[in-house]
Amino acid sequence: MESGTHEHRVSALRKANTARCALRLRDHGAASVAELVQATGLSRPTVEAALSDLAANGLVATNESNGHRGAGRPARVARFVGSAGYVAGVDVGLGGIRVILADLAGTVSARIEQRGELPADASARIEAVRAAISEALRLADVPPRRLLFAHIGVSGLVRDDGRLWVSHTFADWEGVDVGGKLAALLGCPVTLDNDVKLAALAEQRLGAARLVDDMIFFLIGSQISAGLVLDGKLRRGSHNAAGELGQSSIRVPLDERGHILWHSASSAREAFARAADGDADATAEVQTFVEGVADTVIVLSQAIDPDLIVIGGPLSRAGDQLIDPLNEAVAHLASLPFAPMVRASRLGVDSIAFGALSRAFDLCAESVYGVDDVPMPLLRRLDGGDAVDADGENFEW
Amino acid sequence: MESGTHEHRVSALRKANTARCALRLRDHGAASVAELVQATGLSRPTVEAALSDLAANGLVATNESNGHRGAGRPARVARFVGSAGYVAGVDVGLGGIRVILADLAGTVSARIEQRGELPADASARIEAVRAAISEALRLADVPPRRLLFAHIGVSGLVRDDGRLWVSHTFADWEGVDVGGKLAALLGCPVTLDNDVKLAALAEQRLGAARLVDDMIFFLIGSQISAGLVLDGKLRRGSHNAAGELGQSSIRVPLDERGHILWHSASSAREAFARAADGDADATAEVQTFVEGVADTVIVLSQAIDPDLIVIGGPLSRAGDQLIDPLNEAVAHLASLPFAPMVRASRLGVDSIAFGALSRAFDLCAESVYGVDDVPMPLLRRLDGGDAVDADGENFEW
DNA sequence: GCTATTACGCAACCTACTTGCGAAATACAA
DNA sequence: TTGTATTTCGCAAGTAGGTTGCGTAATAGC
Repeated sequence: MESGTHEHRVSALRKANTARCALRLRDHGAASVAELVQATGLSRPTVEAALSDLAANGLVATNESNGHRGAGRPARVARFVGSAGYVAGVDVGLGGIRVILADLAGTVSARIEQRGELPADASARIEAVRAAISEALRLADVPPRRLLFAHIGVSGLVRDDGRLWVSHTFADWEGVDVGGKLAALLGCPVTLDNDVKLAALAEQRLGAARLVDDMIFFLIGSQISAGLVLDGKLRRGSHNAAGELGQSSIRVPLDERGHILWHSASSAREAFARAADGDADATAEVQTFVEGVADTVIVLSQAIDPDLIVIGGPLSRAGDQLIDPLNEAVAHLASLPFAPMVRASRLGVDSIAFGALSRAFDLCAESVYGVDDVPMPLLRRLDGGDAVDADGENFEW
Repeated sequence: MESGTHEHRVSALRKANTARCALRLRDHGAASVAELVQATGLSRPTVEAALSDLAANGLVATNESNGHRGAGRPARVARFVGSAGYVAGVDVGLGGIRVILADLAGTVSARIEQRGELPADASARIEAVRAAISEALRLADVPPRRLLFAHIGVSGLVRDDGRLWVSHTFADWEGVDVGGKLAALLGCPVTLDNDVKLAALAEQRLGAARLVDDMIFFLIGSQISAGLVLDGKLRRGSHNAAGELGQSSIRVPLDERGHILWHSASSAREAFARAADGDADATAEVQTFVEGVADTVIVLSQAIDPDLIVIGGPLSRAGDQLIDPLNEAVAHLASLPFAPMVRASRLGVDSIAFGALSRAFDLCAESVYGVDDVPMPLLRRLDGGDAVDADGENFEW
C-alpha cells in the first residue's frame, strides 16, 4: 500500500521474474530454457526475456555446449556465472581479522585469518582491514573491481548511520566513518554490524540452528551477550542494541566493565578446565556460573519462546559441563509442555565472519538482482564440499 | 519468490489498487473520483474500475448529492460504507465477558460488559459467549449476517489449530473447538487468541504505545505475563507461547500455580493500598515485589531493546508505587546511553477486547479487501469521539 | 536420407494500467 | 436567456508485461 506509481510496481514484477530465473540457475545448476519454464512456472517468452537481461548483465552465460543425450534439438543451456561478483564477510576482533570471500554462487574462494594484535591507531586499523580484504582477493585471484560488497562484524553498538556508537574494543572507531573510508579504498560499499548479531544470524542460516526460525544465540566469552533471530529475521532492537545483556541481566559475578569475574582461574576456559580436572573451587564456581547462565537463558526462553538456544564461544565445546546442564535446567523449569533445546555453536570462531558474509549477500541483492529478500546461496568450497567445517578444530577462540 | 503463476500476481495488483481506493475512502472520508486520482496516484480509469468493483461489493456508495461549490461539473462522490460489515472483539475472562463491536469503518457501535461468574460447563460457557455477541449485535441493531469476524481473547496457550492447549482459567476448553462451534452458531469465522498478547497489541495500536514499533507489555494481576510487539508485529513464539513467564522468570514469590504470593494482604492491589497507607509489612513486601518485577523488566529490555514498556493490570494506576520506581530502575541500571520508558496501560480492562477487535480487523482484511496487511481503521465512537476512553475509570479489574 | 523428437523463437492475444481528449454538467456574467 | 469558463466525467487509444500456441530448427536413430 505504498504510494509509488504503477509503472514501478509492474516493472517490479519483471525484476522479480528475472530474479527468479537467476536464483533457479544459481541454486539448481545450469538449465535449458525449457527446464526453466518448467521449474519457474513462467512462460517461455518471459524466461527468454529474463535470460537475455541476465546475459546482458553477465550474470548468466548461455552456451550451446551441453552433453545432451536423446533425440531432439539440443537445448541452449544457461549457467549462472557466480564469478560475476564477490562479497566478503569480515570479522574484526581483538584476536585478529578474518575474511571470508565468496562469489555470487556461494563458492567460498578465500578464507583468511590474520591472528594477532591489531594496530592501536584507528586509521592504521582501517588500513589493516583493507589489507586483509585485498589479500583475500589476491589469494582468490579475483580482480578488486569484482568485489561488490563487504560487511564487517565488530564488537559494539552500531548506529543507524553505520558508525560505531559505543565500542569497548575499538573505542577510537566510535563515530568514525569506518565503512565509508573502506568503501573509498575498496571501491565498493562497506558496512559495519554488531559481531554477536552476525554470529547469531550465521548459526541460524548455516550453523546449529539451520531450518529453525526462532533462536537465541549466546556468545559466552569474557562477557555474555546474545543475538536473537525471530521468525527468521535478525532482531536488532530500536537502538540496534538487542542482546546487549548488561550487568543486571546476567546472574553471574561481573566486574565493572561487564567482564565475568573468575576467582579460581583467569578465564572461563581455564575455570572449566580446572573443574574438569576435579579442582573443588573451580567446580563450585563453574556450577554457580552455569546456574547464573541458566537463569538468563530461562527468562529469555519464556519471554521469547524460541525453538532453539545456541551457545557460542570457547565454552560451547564444554558439552557435559555447560550445554547438558543448561538443557536440563531449561527442560526442568519449563512450566509448559515443551522447552527449547540448548545446543552448541557449530561455526565456532568463524561464526562472525560467516554472519557478515551472509549479510553481505543480503545487502548486495538489491543491486545484483533488483530485488531484496533474496535468499543467500548455499555455501560451497571450491572443491565442492560444504564450506562450513564439520565440527572440527575451529574453536580456538 | 513464490511459485504462483503470473496471472495471480497481476490480478493481485488490481486487488491492491482497489484496496488502496477503499482504504483512502475509509480513512479520509468521501471523495470524488478526481480527488481519489489525486490522492492515490492512480489513473482515472483505474480508480473508476476500483470504485465500480467496490460498489458492486457494497463497500462504497456513489451518490451525486454533494454540496459542491464553485463552477464545473459536480463530482460524483464515493463514500465508504462502513456498515457493510462488522467485526467483534471479545474478552472472555474470569471476571466476565466483554464485547466490542465495530463496523468496517472503525465506528464502535456496541460495547458491552457482562460481569460475573461464567457458566462452569464448557458448552454453556460457549453459549454465553454467543449470547454476549448476539446481544451486542442486537444493541447496535446490526443484522447478524453482517458480522464478518469475531476474535476472542482467552487466558491460556492457543495452538496453531486455534484450540486451547493449556488454560488454567478454562481447563475444560482445552482441545475443544470453541472457535468452530461459535462459528457455526454465529455464521462467521470465530478465532481464539491469547489474552495477554491481544492486550499488548491493543496498547501498541491504540493505547500507551501508539506510534511505537517495539514494546513489551506486562500484565500484572494475580500472575505476571508479557506480550511483545517487535517491529510492529506481535511476537507469538514458536509455540505461540512468547511472554508466558513461568515460575522461574519472575523474581517474585509465587505459589505452585504461578500466582504471586502476598503475605501482608490478599492481593497485589490490597498490598499496594496498605503500603500507601503506611503499613510497614506491606511497604516492605511491595518494595521486594517492585524490585523483582524490575529485575525481569531489565533483563527483557536489554535482550529485546524496546522503545517502551507498558504495564497493565490493576497496579498500572499505581504510578508512584510501581511505574516510577520501574522507570528509575530501568534508567539507572542501563549500561547503555539510553533506556526504554516505562508507562502505564491506557486501555485498562478493555485492552484485551480492543486487542481482539484489532486482530479481527486484520483477519477479515483478506476477505473484505482481497489483500492482507490492511491497517485497521481509526476507532471512533458513534458520536464521533475517540473510541478509546480518555484515561478514565475503566481500570476496575 | 528420412522420421521422430525435442527445444527454439516468434506471432498473436490478454490483462491491467496509463495518457489524452471530447462531452457533460454546472456557475456566472453578459 | 444565452454564452463562456470551469470542472469532472467517461471512453478511446496506447503501453508494459505477461501467456498461449504454433511453425521451424536441430539433432538421434533407423
